[in-house]
Amino acid sequence: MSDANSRTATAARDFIREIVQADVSAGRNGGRVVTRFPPEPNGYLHIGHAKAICLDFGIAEEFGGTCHLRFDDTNPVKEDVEYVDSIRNDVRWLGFDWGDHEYYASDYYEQLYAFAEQLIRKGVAYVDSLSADEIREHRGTLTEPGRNSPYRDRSVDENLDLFRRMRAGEFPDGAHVLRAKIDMASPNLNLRDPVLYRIRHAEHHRTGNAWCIYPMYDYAHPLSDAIEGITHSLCTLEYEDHRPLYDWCVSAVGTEHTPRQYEFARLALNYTVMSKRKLLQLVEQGHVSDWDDPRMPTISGLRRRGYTPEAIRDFCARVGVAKKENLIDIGLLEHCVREDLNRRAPRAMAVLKPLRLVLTNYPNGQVEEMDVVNNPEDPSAGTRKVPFSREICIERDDFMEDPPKTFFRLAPGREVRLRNAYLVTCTEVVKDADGTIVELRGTYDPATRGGGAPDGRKVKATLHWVSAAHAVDAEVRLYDRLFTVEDPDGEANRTGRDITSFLNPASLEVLRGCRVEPMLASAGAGARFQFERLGYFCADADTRPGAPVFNRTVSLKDTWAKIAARS
RNA sequence: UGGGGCGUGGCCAAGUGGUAAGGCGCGGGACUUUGGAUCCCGUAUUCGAAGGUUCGAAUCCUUCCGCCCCAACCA
Repeated sequence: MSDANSRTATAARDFIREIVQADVSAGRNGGRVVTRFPPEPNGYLHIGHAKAICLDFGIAEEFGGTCHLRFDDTNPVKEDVEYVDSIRNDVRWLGFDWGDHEYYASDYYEQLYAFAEQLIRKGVAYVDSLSADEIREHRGTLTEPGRNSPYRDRSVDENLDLFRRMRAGEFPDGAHVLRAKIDMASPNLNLRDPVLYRIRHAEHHRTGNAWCIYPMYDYAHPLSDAIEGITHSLCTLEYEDHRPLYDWCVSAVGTEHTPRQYEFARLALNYTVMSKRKLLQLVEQGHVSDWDDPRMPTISGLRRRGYTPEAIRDFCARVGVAKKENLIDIGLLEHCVREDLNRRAPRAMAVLKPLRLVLTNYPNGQVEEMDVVNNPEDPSAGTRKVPFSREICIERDDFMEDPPKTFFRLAPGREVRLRNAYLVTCTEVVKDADGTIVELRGTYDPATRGGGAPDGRKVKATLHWVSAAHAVDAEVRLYDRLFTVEDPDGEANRTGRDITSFLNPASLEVLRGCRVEPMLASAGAGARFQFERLGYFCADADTRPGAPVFNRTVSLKDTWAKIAARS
């Protein structure tokens, strides 16, 4: 972990930490703490995964243990190396280091297979030849017990023979499965002879065509944990019902290590969809540019949007870890981003919708280099020079010809401050034939260089600006929430309704012809700035020569909007 | 309806028998060359509900109510 990327989030006390603490204190597992983050490489990581990552790695770090990165690649038809690469990249970017502990469930296929033969010999696993439909039918319902398969009592020899032939590729997909022999009448459906192995003649992204039978999650996961010596296997609430099966597998095989599973509530955010299936749909149907589209809730999307790993970690620490289903307000995430960026992002001046202001009493051809503080929140960030001249650009929205009482910015006859420059007064409004304002004329007070008034007079507003002749052209992309504003309850995330019906048509606004201060022309991809009152922006990776592109990360807390809404 | 979980302010979340932490949000004030930031102050007589035990309960007992998950050869 690099210094700049070190953990800032303070781990909150939570029930998981209490459990681990108790285990360590009691000397269980020889005092070791080993966790794992086990994604299936079937999509990109999103903000919901960040919570699990912070917890898994955080627990290990806090107790001096290790956290493994294990790819749960047991279903070849859904997985791809593109996903494993992105996952490794995203976990690293978030600031976590798994060292040499990168594993794959597929690394254990041979051992898992041997364990399965062992279970068959023990008489607690059997080859079933029922079809998928028949198995479902035999499983019973929530209130009715299931029925035993007619193949349940095959001999050990027959089971062994069949299972070996399954591996050898003698049967087509679906012909047989290996099942655990537990209890078809169990009130817990997961224990009604769960499937352990199925036949899948599919190429695996790592093992190629070496296998045509693949273990199920419920079998592979606990045993992979046991193989790696995981002590605390943390997962989300929906696996609570699987815990008895988890324990059954570990004890049936009789492994050296006996990992334990603990469950916590997954992260849910309003206005945000986390379902990988739905996110994949958005990518495939072209509703977004890719998994890293800045509107996506993926780690890579948030990164491109300008979110920092520190902010995301801080957010994860603040939401806490509990068993209650939650729906976190997206505002908390945005708060964490603002707080972090306010402290670290250098200020810069940019004008999104330029309006020319000519200072008629400013000497023609004169250029001054104004000294500007890079970040008032951080004195060590230093200063820079910003050119000032007779013609400058201000934000169109910062001027109103006929302002309401609550508008403090520029208006005819009114004096405001140009940040770090001068106090200026608007003296004339120039319009075209249609009555559209095309230019403003005004005067500046030479005695106020830097923005301070020697006579102590006050102005009610300070505007950002850019010298018309020196500013560089830029494209600015304003992002809004991808999912509708009518979704405060996270409905889009739960519904079975087509996700595209929740898309916000105004989620992206591209502004061209923006004018930014010269320094920004060379902003490297990923560089973050606060464009003064406009908010936080991130130089995009696809910046074109001559016209840098900036993505708006998040706006500043907009008190002005609140005041305006009230009146 | 069978099983497994969960219910503390608008959103999270501590608390596990001794009289409701904290964060976000919200309201008010101070300060201010970002209507930002920062700094103060305020914001649950009450812990899903009703009974009960106790000197004392969010914490223990009983009943009820509500919400989530489970019937893939997905993870």
